[in-house]
Amino acid sequence: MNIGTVAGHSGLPAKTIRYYEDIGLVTPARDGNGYRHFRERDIHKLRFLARARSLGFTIEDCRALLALYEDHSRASADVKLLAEKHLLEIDRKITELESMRATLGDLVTRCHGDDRPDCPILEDLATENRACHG
Amino acid sequence: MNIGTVAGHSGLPAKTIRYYEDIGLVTPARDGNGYRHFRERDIHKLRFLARARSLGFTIEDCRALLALYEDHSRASADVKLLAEKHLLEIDRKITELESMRATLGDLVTRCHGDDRPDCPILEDLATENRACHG
DNA sequence: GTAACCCTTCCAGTCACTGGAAGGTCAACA
DNA sequence: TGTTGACCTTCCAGTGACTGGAAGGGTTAC
Repeated sequence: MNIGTVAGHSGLPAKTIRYYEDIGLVTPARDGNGYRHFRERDIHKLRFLARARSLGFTIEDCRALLALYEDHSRASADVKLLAEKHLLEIDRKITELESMRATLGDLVTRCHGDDRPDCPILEDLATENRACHG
Repeated sequence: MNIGTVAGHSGLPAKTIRYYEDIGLVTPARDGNGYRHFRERDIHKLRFLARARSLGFTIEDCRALLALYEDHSRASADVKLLAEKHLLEIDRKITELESMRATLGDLVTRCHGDDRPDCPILEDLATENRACHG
């Protein structure tokens, strides 16, 4: 299979697949004309990567997960540890975003949004003393 | 005030302040020795930027917000529109992260995490047919 | 033959910094 | 006066995970 077809089957752009080869995540064979030749095993790997990336794992996590996947004597504890770390990171991000959401949502509600200049959003941003707001 | 002192007062690293000067967000004066000289107005701007960045606004949004802040004939509607767009973006990110959290949380719960190799996390990542899982 | 589309490599850009090298300046102290 | 150490300067390169585009070669269908 050529890269375009594989892109269709894996859900990854061709550019991304080339990039993954560059950084050693996949190593497709080559045809006589220099075109990449993807076997079932490569496509399987790429789908694995697409799925792991869609769950937010970093590329280096993906590399580790692939290695664990291919190591049939792995301990599931190692996989779980990696996933739990990532889960904590996701939770941290959610917490951070929800805090932003709360503050900004409040400010947006309080801004009347008309043609007059006074605006609680700008007032908040310009507030010198942070202590008087949560 | 020198950059180090301003860093302390604004909560921004000196490196970041230099970067903000580079991209034209602040334009501190210079002392005879070439050191940056920050006035009250610069420090105020930097705090404004620090606050806006902490609410997740992009640098370009910050630039626009600063311009609106300094334009005393602004319409609060313009500020509100910008903030609402950003709020939508925050909501999109939260939704995405919560979907990851749900899937990964479930997988982690189902993984026994011992020294045996079988692992629902890897099984999910390796699943060919995405349709049979939510 | 030729047009349209595929493939290749390589370089540069994204975003918002961050690290580090190489060198100049300043304040305190012996 | 010398020197130490903490500050400041500029400039260049790297981060993560791609993405866009140029320049050129290959393949397929009419």
